[in-house]
This record gives sequence, C-alpha cells and structure tokens, in this order.
Amino acid sequence: MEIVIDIDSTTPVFTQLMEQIKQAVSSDGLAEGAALPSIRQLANELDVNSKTVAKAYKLLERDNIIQSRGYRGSFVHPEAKRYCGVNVNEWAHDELKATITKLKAKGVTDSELRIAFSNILSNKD
Amino acid sequence: MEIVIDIDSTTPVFTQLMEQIKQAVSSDGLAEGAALPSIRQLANELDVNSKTVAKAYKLLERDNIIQSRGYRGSFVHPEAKRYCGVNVNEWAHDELKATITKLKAKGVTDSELRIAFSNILSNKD
DNA sequence: ATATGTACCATTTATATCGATGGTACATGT
DNA sequence: ACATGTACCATCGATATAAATGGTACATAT
Repeated sequence: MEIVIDIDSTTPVFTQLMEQIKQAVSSDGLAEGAALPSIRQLANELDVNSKTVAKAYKLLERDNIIQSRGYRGSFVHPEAKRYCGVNVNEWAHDELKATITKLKAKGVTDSELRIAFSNILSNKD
Repeated sequence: MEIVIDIDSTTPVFTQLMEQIKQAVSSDGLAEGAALPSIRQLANELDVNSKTVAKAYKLLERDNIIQSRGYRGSFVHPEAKRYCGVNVNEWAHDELKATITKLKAKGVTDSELRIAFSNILSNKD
C-alpha cells in the first residue's frame, strides 16, 4: 500500500483514498481478498482523521470494492476487479445528461433542476 | 389584480407572484388574453424589485400561463387555463427521479450521481 | 489490555446557491 | 419623452452543503 495524500489538492482526501485504492485493485497491487490496513492504522500512517478513512472505506464497500468484517478488519472484495473495470460512470453520466438536456430544452432552469435533484437524492419527496 | 405579498413568508416572492397569478387565471379572475400589469408597474405597486417580477413573468411565460409581447406588454396566454394544471416542476422532478432510480438500480452510488450532475450543469465535460 | 469496524454526538471552514436588490442599456413602439 | 420587455453587469445576506476534524462509546474478538 503506497498511498500518497496531497493536502493541497482540490480533490477531497476521501476521494484520493478511494481512487488510489481502486487503482491498486485494478493494477493488482491489491489482490482480491487481500487484507487492507485498518482504518485507524491507515489514518495514523497518512496523518489524516480516522473518520475520513472510515468514510472512504464505507463508500468503497458500497461500491463493492472492499468488504468490512467487523473486528477482523477490511478486505478487498472477492470480485473487486469486476466492479473496478465496469465503467458505469460514463454510462451514468450520459444517461443523466440526456435527461437533463431534455428538461432544459423544455425550459426547466438550473436551479429548479438542482432543487429537484437534491430532493430526490435525500428522499424528501 | 389583487396580489398580496407576504415578506415574512418562507415562500419566495417570485413564487408567490406565480402562484397568485396562476390562481387568478384558474378562477377566471384573469381571463385568457387579458392584459397584465407591466413589470415595472406591478413592482412599484407591490414595492418589490422589478427584476423579481420579471423573473416571475419569465417563468410564467415558460409555463404557458402568460405571454410577453415586448413593448406592448404582457398578457394572459390564450390557452392559459389548459396549462394551469400542468406543473413543470413536478414533471421535471418525475423525469429526473425516473432516471436516477434507474441509475441507482444499476449500482451507481449517490456520490457518483452528485459528481456527474454537478459536472453536467456546469458544463465541465 | 488491545484492536477491529461502527455509530452517534459535535464544531469548523470553505464553497455554492438562492433570493432579492440595484444599475445600466438596448430596440421597440406610442 | 416615455413605457414596454429584456439582457447584461453587479452586490448582499441567508441558507445549505461538503469536507474534515474531534470526542465518546459500543460489541466483538484476540
């Protein structure tokens, strides 16, 4: 695990963590099933808050890149590479953009879109 | 035109304007094709900024409730009542929600959606 | 004891956006 | 001259959110 955090970067620390761990899995620097450093251990190594590492781990788990096993620690997901390689981001971007373009063509303003989007993601319907 | 603006309301002024004008059209207080007070005139009457009234008028025109005819002034849309029942915001919300629901079903995370959405609206593609 | 992930509580800083306001200016017409 | 809608420019205050930080505590295990 050679993770480098750039404090001056505009990219959030938890994102840098996610990206580098994902990259390590993709390039086989981290094998599927391999043990990850513990949250506190990595936080101490990189001199960042443990909650920040916990956030990155939690999101990576949601993305099926890693798995948390309580007191046993965190591990690379058995099928992590399958989820790393799938470029759902590009497809999602295009789908979302198509809808937004359609709505804006009907005159929906950006602020209206932001409000609607925010309400949907926070389940405030 | 009996429009009452409540400054202490959490509802924005431009929204109050839109709602009350729509209501007047629905209840035949404002007939289709009838002339509306000019932007500056209404702004002066209600003691609000003309840009705020202009914003409400612009959105009402988008919603086919009113029509602007340049130097001739603003008028109730000839088929305004037909469009009074149509809520552009609701329609946009439903369209957007359908897309988001589809993306999330495919495993797209909220954070990925937020990033994509933000990038699309700011044209940073 | 010590370590694991995790779940709460909270504050701070920075950034973004909203809503409203104001000014200036333009072409168009009466 | 005067009024119409409209398009820019801008500022201000309030609000919301993101990101990171810190503290405390819990059940679970070695």
